[in-house]
Amino acid sequence: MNSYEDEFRNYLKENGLKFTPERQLILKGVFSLHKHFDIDQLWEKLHRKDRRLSRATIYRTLPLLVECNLIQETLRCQGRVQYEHIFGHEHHDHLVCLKCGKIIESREERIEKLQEEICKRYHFKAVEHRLGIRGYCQKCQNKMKGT
Amino acid sequence: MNSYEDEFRNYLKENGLKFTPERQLILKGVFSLHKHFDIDQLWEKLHRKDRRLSRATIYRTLPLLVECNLIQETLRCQGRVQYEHIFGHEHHDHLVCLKCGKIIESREERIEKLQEEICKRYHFKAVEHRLGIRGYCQKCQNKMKGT
DNA sequence: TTTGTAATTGAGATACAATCTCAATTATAC
DNA sequence: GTATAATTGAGATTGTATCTCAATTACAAA
Ligand SMILES: [Mn+2]
Ligand SMILES: [Mn+2]
Ligand SMILES: [Zn+2]
Ligand SMILES: [Zn+2]
Repeated sequence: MNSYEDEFRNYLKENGLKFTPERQLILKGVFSLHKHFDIDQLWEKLHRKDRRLSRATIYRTLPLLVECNLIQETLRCQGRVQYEHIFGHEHHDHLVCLKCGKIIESREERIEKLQEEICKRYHFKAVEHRLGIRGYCQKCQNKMKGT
Repeated sequence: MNSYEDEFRNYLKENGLKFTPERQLILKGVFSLHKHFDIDQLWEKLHRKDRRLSRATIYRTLPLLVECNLIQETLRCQGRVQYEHIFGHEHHDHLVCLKCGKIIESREERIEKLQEEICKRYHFKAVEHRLGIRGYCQKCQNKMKGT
């Protein structure tokens, strides 16, 4: 079992890319955040450690991390792409509260199976799939009743 | 069973909004397109009939059509939001080919049921859900083998 | 039908995430 | 160490989407 850093180093080497201090910083940042994040949140966190780190470098690095399956695009909230690290985590679906923004994660094996079935039916080779349910969490439902 | 125009007129009236010629044109345009479309494609089509029609009016009208469940945001392709009309159509999921852009539509009752089950489990009140599978269609798989 | 009024429109300005440019810097293989 | 191609930061640029505002218009009430 490789570490995420090994995975990234291997990916970079295989593609003739360099393991720079900036990329290392971003990699560590991504795996130290244990929730969904967008690029600006990540930049804000990392910029404190390295005042020179540019947003452009993050924009350039995250697609690399997606490419080698360390992180994943999850949702788009308020026009911003959200990411989460997935290395060492199971795939899961997301329930997003439209009021408070709360995200519930759920894994349902039977849905995964059915998706595979659908792909077979259409001779479709899936690379990625995303199930997002938008609505209202329990708390927000109660608040709305109270009004 | 109301027509989509009745639906829209009622929605507008209920909200103190006006049924303008522009909105009528956009409504008809949306229901004469029998595939997924983005705002620019719609504008290009409608602009021929009414040279004055502004993109801004389309940007302003589509959210109204979403609000009254006549159309739906489906996917985001190349940074553009894609819509489709849903009035009179069953809900379905989308398989998108990353190479040629082909979209396969699929309805799987069992997945729908499981989604409801998940929502119950978390006391979550769903408003909308979207399942998107990205990958390669059969044709594109064959092309890639040939290379 | 006429009138009053708030909603709507088009054109252009603006916002803003994401991408690109380019000269200076740097990781890595030899 | 050297050579070289990749990488970086800063700022410019792109392109979708939103906003502004004066002029227009739908529509309800008279
Ligand atoms: Mn998640
Ligand atoms: Mn569809
Ligand atoms: Zn909530
Ligand atoms: Zn294809």
